[in-house]
Amino acid sequence: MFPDILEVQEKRVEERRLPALSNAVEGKVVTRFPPEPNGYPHIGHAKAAVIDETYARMYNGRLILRFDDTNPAKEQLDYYKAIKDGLDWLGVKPDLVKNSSDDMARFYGYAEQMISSGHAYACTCQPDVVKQNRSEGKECACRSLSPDEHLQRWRRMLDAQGYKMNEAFLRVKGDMQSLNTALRDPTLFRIIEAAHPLKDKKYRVWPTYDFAGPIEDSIDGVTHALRTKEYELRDALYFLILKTLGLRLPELIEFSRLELRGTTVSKRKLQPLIRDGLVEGWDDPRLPTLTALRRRGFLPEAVREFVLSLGVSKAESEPDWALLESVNRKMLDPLVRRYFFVPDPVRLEVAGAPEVKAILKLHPEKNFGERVIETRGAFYIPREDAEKLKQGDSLRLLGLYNVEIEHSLPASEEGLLLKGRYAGEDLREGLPKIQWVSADSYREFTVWVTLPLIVDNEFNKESLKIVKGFAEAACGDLKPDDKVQFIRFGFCRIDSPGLAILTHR
RNA sequence: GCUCCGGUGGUGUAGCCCGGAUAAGCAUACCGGCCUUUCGAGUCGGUGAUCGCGGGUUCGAAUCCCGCCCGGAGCACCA
Repeated sequence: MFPDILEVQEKRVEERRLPALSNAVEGKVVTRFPPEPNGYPHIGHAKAAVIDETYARMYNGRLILRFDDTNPAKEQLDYYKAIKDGLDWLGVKPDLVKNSSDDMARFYGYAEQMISSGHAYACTCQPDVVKQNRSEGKECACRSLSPDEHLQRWRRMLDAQGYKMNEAFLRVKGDMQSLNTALRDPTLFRIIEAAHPLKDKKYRVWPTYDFAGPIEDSIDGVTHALRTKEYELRDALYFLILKTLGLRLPELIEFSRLELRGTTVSKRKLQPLIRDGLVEGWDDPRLPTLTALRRRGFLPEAVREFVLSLGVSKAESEPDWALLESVNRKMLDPLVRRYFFVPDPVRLEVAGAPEVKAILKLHPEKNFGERVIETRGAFYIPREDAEKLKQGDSLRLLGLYNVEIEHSLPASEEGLLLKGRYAGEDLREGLPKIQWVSADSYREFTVWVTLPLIVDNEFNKESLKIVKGFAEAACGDLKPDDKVQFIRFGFCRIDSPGLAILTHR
């Protein structure tokens, strides 16, 4: 009884970890995650999606996944799928999936409504003139033409025989003198003739984010629209459009963008790395894409917990991977089996060693069973440890016995062999405890160790370290996607037979 | 340049809206003890922030007001 109550209370704390939403009604909250299908989802998307979902669940509301695909020049079919896959992996389950491009007819209807009521106008000025006028706060001649004239121009925009790209734009009548430059008659629609991945050539006039976003939020019943804070100046525009159209106003909430130290989520910076083959692809474990995080061995639950720990604050920050790693490590620790992996192996021969079957538990606390390794006095141990041992030193082979060093590694030569003598099984304080593989049974294994991708704003050529070594024979049975801890080395995910990726220490 | 938004220990975050409990909680990182399958986890303890700076209001300010400094964003036919 009593423990049950405690448990329930704990869970509640867990779920309510985000600050309360203003004007939120239990059961009525609707949030939305609106990615543009123009790239692979990364940890920044995860932050937004998880916050959106968490709020929806906190209030027993609904989450909408909306593809903001109103720029056919940028969207690609593959990315719709990549984003869905990323969310699946994260465990974000939208209650509704839709595309902005499905609502083109409504956008056109609202456009005409704004033109007719004199709140929008079709501008045929040259783009550089528009830019100039904006910076000087000047209105152009188009602005004062009659709504009828603008309706005609609008039709010529829609007509394939009419205006061409860049010849006309539908702009909102905002305030050309406003100190908030987002209000200086921004573009609502422009002509883009590229084929759309879902709609092909059906439309040639496409709404901008500024127009489509608020309308979609409003007509979809979104009560709380969250976005990153670079949109903050556009809040006024968002509400202006909805008020002009007489549509319901959602609450708008902004939070800071996620920037992880030592990497970048910028497509502009990532694309060249992939194009030039500096990284393996979008799932290269050095990248912050979701597919890369998965491949590196992060658990989706850890990613979720990590991004939630950052909260919805607008403060700029640059969290360290160590924060994510710590969460992941805690989750992985009770789940994964322990094995011995010897990086950069050096042979150790032990004189007078008995033949011993080492029985090693697969987990120090959990009942995961054990593996048995037959030993006959010949081992491999990590070079790094071997180099620290001097003649007369002792070490303990983990789970086996003690060894006294008789001949240490030659300092200058290759130093391939270390010789020692059996020194009993008793536990002695202060001995270095070292993992090993038997010289009679081991598998060659490679481990990829990732280091910061970006250093001083440039690609770090040393960002991937390839460590070769020997793993104990049992590791030959590991399957791709298995996660293990190589003792004294770190947590790893098996990528393919004989290849592991270090998730973190 | 103009406008807006930020600024709490190395890092992340809570507290700030509705000023008061020991002048700051938690996590991470770091250091040390315990634990002998670990340089992990767990556990115990420790170092570390005069809350960007300077004024003001107040009996009392991280919290309110003013000025300044620093950082970020916007000034797109991209979201």
